[in-house]
Formats: sequence, C-alpha cells, structure tokens
Amino acid sequence: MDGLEAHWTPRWDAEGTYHFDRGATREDVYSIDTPPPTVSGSLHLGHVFSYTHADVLARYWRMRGKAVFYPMGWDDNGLPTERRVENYYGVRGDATLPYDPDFEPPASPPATKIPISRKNFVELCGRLTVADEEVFKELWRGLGLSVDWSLEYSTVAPATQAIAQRAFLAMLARGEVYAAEAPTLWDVDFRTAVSQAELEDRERPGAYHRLAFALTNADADAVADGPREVEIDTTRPELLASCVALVAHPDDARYAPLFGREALTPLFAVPVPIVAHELADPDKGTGLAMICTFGDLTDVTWWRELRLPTRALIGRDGRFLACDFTSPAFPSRDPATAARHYDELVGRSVNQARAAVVDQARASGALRGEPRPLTHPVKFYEKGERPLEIVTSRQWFVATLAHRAALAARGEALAWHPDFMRHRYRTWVEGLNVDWNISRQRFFGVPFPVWYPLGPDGEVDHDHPIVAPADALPVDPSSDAPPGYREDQRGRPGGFVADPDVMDTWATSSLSPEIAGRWGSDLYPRVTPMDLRPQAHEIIRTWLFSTVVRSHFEHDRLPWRHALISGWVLDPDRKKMSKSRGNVITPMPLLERHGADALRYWAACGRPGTDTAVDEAQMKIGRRLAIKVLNVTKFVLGRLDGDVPGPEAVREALDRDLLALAARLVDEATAALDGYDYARALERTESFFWSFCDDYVELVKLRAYGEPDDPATRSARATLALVLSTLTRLLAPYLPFATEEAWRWWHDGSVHRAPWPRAEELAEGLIEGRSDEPAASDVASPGSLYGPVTEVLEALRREKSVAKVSPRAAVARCVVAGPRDLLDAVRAARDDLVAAGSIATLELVDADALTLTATLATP
RNA sequence: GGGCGCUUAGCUCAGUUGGUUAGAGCGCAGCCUUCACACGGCUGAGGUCACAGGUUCGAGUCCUGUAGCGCCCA
Repeated sequence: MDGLEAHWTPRWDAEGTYHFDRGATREDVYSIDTPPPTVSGSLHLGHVFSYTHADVLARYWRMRGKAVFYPMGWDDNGLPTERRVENYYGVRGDATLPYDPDFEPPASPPATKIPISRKNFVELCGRLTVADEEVFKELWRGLGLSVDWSLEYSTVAPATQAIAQRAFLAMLARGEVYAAEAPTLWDVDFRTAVSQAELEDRERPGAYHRLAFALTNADADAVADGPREVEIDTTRPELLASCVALVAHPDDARYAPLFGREALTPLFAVPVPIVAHELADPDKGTGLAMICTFGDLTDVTWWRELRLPTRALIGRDGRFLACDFTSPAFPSRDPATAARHYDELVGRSVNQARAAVVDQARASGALRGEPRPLTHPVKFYEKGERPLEIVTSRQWFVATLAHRAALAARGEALAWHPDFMRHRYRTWVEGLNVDWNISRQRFFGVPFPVWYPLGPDGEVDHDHPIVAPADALPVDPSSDAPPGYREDQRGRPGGFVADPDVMDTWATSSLSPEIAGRWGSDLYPRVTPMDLRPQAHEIIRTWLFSTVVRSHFEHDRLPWRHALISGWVLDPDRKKMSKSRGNVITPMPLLERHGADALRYWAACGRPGTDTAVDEAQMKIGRRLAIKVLNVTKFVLGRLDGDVPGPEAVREALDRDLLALAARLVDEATAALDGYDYARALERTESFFWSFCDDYVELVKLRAYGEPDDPATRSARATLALVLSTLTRLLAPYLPFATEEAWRWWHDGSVHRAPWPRAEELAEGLIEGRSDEPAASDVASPGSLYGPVTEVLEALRREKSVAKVSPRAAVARCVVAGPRDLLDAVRAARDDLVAAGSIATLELVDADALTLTATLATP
C-alpha cells in the first residue's frame, strides 16, 4: 500500500493518463472550471475535501469516455498575497518611488518595513507566489488529482492580464462598466476600496443618540398647532453635518403630515427635507432617521433612490475634511455657528468626532437624554479591523444593479448540487445594493488598460479615457505610453496619466473559464460553457456570482451547467476551522500518515454541501478498503490461474444472480454519479464490495480452484473476474492508487482510462438459455438466490463463532430449516455452501423461518 | 428581522417517489491466525428516528407548529 503514490504519479505523467485531447469537440468534452486556490493562503483540509469531490467526477467522466478538461490555476493576485509579501520580506509598496533593478530584500524581515517601488513590490510578489504554488502542487499531486498539468494557469500571468484587460474593454465598450465618483466602501487602514461581496457584518457596541431637529420657521407657521421640532435616533451623530434628509416610513402616521416639510440640522443649521421611504423602520428609534453622506449602505440606497445631494465629509484616511458652510453644498442658515462647531471636527477620526459632536449637542440642548448603548451589526471589510467608511471617490464599477433580475434568473437556470444552495445565490443577488466596484488601490493585480489625457493646465480629463488597443494587450499603463503619446509626456500638461488602480482579484478570477479555456483560441469553444464549477459555499457571492456576471455580459449565457458546492471541513469537535481559533488542520501530515486513497475516501464520504468533521477513523476505513482491493485482487487472480473466461462461461445460478446484483449496482452508481452524488455511489459500491469479499469469494473459492475445463469452475472464474473488474473500476475514481495497482496486475492500460462499467457487459452472462436453471426468476429479481444463500452462510458463521471455533472448522451435520424459497436457493448453491462451510452432511427441512443447527465434527 | 439546512445507535452518518422487524462504519464485547488480507476477518449487544399535533390502511419519510444547533442574507 505504502509507496503507491510515488510509483504511480510519475507513471501517469509519463503515460499522459490525464492528458486532455485538444482535438475533441464540445460534445465529447467534460470540462471543469477548477477553483484556482489563493496560493498565499495556508493549506488546509478544506482544499483536500472540495478538490477531491471534483476529481472523483473528473475520473468518472474520463472513464465514461469524455475528454476531460481539468486544468489547475493559481490565484496569485490580491491583497492576501500583498500582505504575505509585506510580512515575509519586510517591505511595503510605495507608488511614488522609482524602480530599483538591483533591489534585494534583506535575509530576514526588518522591524520597519522598507518602502519599495510598485514594480519592485510586484516582482517580490511574483517570486513568492512561485514558491507557494509548488507547495500546493505537491499536495494536489500527492492527493492524486487527475489534473492535466500542461493546462496550468495563473491569474497574474501576462496571458491572463491580456484576457482580463480585453474583457474589461469589451464591457466598457458595451457600457456595462463605468467609472464614476460614487459612494465607495472604503477601508481606511488598507486605503483601498472594497466591494459589497467582501463585506461582513460584525456585532459591535454602539449607542443611540436622540437629536432634536427644529422644523423650519416658515413651515412651523403654516401649521400653527403642529410640532416645532422632530426627534431622530442615530448611532452616528458625528455625521450630523453631512445629513441630507430625514426619512420615515410612508405608512408611519406620526410623520406623514411632515413629509415634504423641512427641518434644520442641529449645530449646523442646514435645512434638510423630510421624506418617505419604505426602508425606514418605524420600530427603530423614533421611527425617523437621518440620511447622511454616507453612514451606511441604506444611506446610499436612500441617496440614490430619493435623488438626494451629497455632503461628503470623511476623507480616505478616515478623518474629517474641511467644510465651507457658506457654499451651496452646505447651505447653513447660520454659517458662523456651524463653522465654530465644525472646526472642532476637522482632521479628527470618526471616534474623536463622535465624542465632540455629542458634547456640542449636549451643550446646545439638541441631545435629548443620554446616549443609550446597544449592540448592532457594523460593516467591516472581511480582512479589515476598523469599520468601513463610505467615501465618494472615482472608481470603476460593473453595472450589476441594473441587471439584478437577469442575474437572478441565471442562478435559477443553474443546476446546483445540492439544490438548496441556489438560495444562497438568490438572497445575495436580491440583497445587492451597490454596483460591483472593481478598482483596488493596490499593486499586485491586473492594471486597468486606461490612460487619461491631461489638459493644457494639467487637469486630468476623466471623461475622455484613452483605452489600450486590443493588439497591444496586456499593457501596464504606468510604464507603457498610450497610443499617440510618448513616454516623456507622462504627467505633463497636454500629456497623459495612467489609471492608477488595479482590478479587484475577483474581477480576474471571475474569468477563469476564459483564462483556462484560452479565450480567443480554438480551444475555448471546445470546452465552454463548462460542465462543472466545483467550489465551497463560502464563495458563492464572490467567485461564483462574479463568474456568472462576466459570462452573462460577455456571452449571454451561464458559464457552466452544474455547480457542485462543498461544505466546510470542521475540526474533530465540529467547530469551524480558523486561524484565530488555532484549530486549522493541515493535510500533508494526514496524507503521509494514511495515504492518498484514505484521505480521498474520507473526503468522498462528505456529501455535496454537507459540513464534514475531520475524522481520522474514517480515513483508516478508507485505507482498509484500499488494502482490501489489493488483497482480494491478489487472491482472485491466484484462483484464476491465468485463465479469465468470458461472460459466456457464467452458467451457475449463484454466479448469474451475483451478476444481476452487480448490474443493478452499476446502474445505481452510474445514476448517482450522473446526479453528482459521488458519496452515494461510493457507499453502494463499498457495501457490495464487502459482500463480494466476505460472502461470494468465500462461497466459490474452492469451486474456482477446480479443474480448468469444468464448467462450474469456469463459471466461478468468469464471475470473479467480471465482478472484480467491475468493482475495481467503480472504485477507481475514489481510490486511484490502489485500484490502479490492482488493475495493472491483470490489465495493460490504466484503470483510469478503462471504460466505466455498464450493466450490459454484465448482462452478457445473464442471457437466457445459458443456464441450467430457469433464467427468468433470478434475472427478474436479483438477489433472490444470492441473498438467502449468504443468509445461511452468515448463520453458519454465527454458529461457529458462538461455538468459538474457526470458520474453517469442519461440520459433520448441518440442518437448515426454512421456507421453501430459501431452501430452493440453498439447493441451487448447495455445493458452494457445503464447500465454504466444510459441511459433511447438509439437511434441508421445511419451516416458517430460518434456523440453522450445526454439529461440529470431532477433531 | 427574513431565509436555508440539520436533529436517526455512545460517535460519524446513510435511509431515492410513504410500505414488512430502521441500516452502515467506528467504538465496545466475544471469537478466529498453515491455505488473499492481523495495516486483517467473523460474530454480537446497542435506537421511543429532537418534541407536539395532523394527513393516511400505514409516517424516519408528507403537512403544520415548537425547541436546539449551524449557516446565508439584511
């Protein structure tokens, strides 16, 4: 068992076992849109889990005769890699620095990070990811993934950059992507925009602050008996100066009379309208909320749908910007007082400003009561440490919101395994409330292939971007000059500047079908739309969704037919594995301890979508199964003695019944795998396999050892060979190493290129008229003979076990009492049963139920 | 707050359209080593199918509700 991986992996390479047939047409191809792992992330068992599921299906379809397109990619770009490079080498990127061709990072990372140019930084990213890729590759190969390694790809390779830029320019030309000064989710620590997909809610302590807004005088006069002021509750009082409206639910009777009227912000005396919108929650606070630029995503929705002005005050560093209360943007009725209050906020952080505003509001009397503490969900960047701010900045956006209904329909058209995972996608699409921001103010990624002209006064003209010509891709606008310009015009009046940003990592990995399928070459139509997207459920809203978006826009279709969603791998205590919890289990030691087949067996037992705990006991079971495959094959081949009769030699009733059962198994396993239920197929096959070993092989081991010309011997040998061949192939996708080893003992080619078993090939041994027994009965009801016979065999074993003797102990007299059907079955397999049980005299007696009495021979 | 999933033997889980006495493996107990396998095999004990109603001749399975756990979205 040990050493099979080291033996077969290079052999498969040499034989091209998993080589994709580039000439195959789409109908003959089964294509898999493999998840490119983020190589800077740590290896964990979740990788083994999900990739094994995909590999089982790859192997299944290969045996079904498909040309399996199974590439492997590496997702190198993005923030995780940048952070790893920063820590590993002790450097940080600084876009203002020039490139130093001789830079070498210090041997050990210094305490203070060394600033280096963007190009130097990207070079280090490239250097480290190559090393990281090798670690992953070693695992994949050790695990026996049947990847065609000649199809390897990376999400930052030049060819990938060309595809990503081409796809971007195509979307730009069609108006599906746009640049705008728009509300942007902003991480003030990373100084980069993030997308809605990268958000997560975290429960944080906060407080409701009740603030009084005076209704404007003119309006108050108009309603003599009406209220003079209104009260709102807010968790973000520091944003008071950026308030643009007050909002209540349209059905809220308390505020309905006020809709259309105006209130003045306290402290700053800026008039804001009182408006109605369904997202206002009457049960939250006073039911009246203030809308700011921008406190949260609901503010953005209100701003957009109610066409409110913007009063942006928080800068990209998370601090309050200067503000002019005499300007039209901040039309204060009392600019002097407003400025006096606001001066205390300028340059302050959000938390500092909040304290200051609360003090001011308390002093002015606008604060009603004291802040009431609460715990509420706050938006964070999933990798961030401070709450996100929403700033207005110039970014590239993909217009997902306008196509929400069409994108939802795409999700419905996809075949999900398990089906209920479609809800994840649906709720995500329904909850979209900002367009997909694909600009990242980072370094290691695909640059936007765009420049902007500079006017005579040096002003950037964002309205007339210069796009890269298609034949020039990939371009790096920070080092390549746009068409019609010379490099020395960069940054000069009348010259140009580069778009400074790189694409979101999902904006490139969402093109994995295009990247892996070499979009633009003849390969692409041969492999797309792909058959399968296997992935974990936690990236449905990112990778799966973004890939659907790109395919929808670019090809007006789904990128794949099936999505196979794996669950999580939990630690042995059924807790989610996480770095912070310190319970991450790495796969390599397990692989070394139990072997690839064992690890794969454990993974394949996890049904689609089901969370599965790490279970070494389960791996041991897989290892035992693999060893059993080797042992039973060795034994059967010994019995065959080089003689492998064809199916036509199967004559004995017991043998024919086993074939009928095997045919049913093949149908079940095939149907399960067709339905992506690899775990069910394994379970059925495994169960049959053990019965084959424990019962059938025991029953016929002596008969199979008889005279080579004896029809009974030939029947047993043919059945052993046929069923073993069938079972080995059924197990091959799960236990690629043990099955290959066993298969090659009696076959020339690889089991992984052998045809998947068909019930028809077994049925050749079932053709009517070939048996001495009436054919119809056993074929019509598979197991009607084998079942009772094994039942009697078990009963006999039980007797011997209870009598504490060896299963081989001789039995002088055995009486089987039972119903007629059972006795008929026993008669049909009498010789086998007598031989397997070492029975001298077998007597059969009519009775209602099975009883067995055995008299042991005296030794 | 809305949604999805889970709850079956000590543990991990099957149980396909409702149909005899609810299954497997592990663990546990006992037994068995010349004749494929001790990195093994055989045999056995072990369950009120979360709870409460309902539909049905019949419910682990279908419906309604409750509880606990987990997740997704807001």
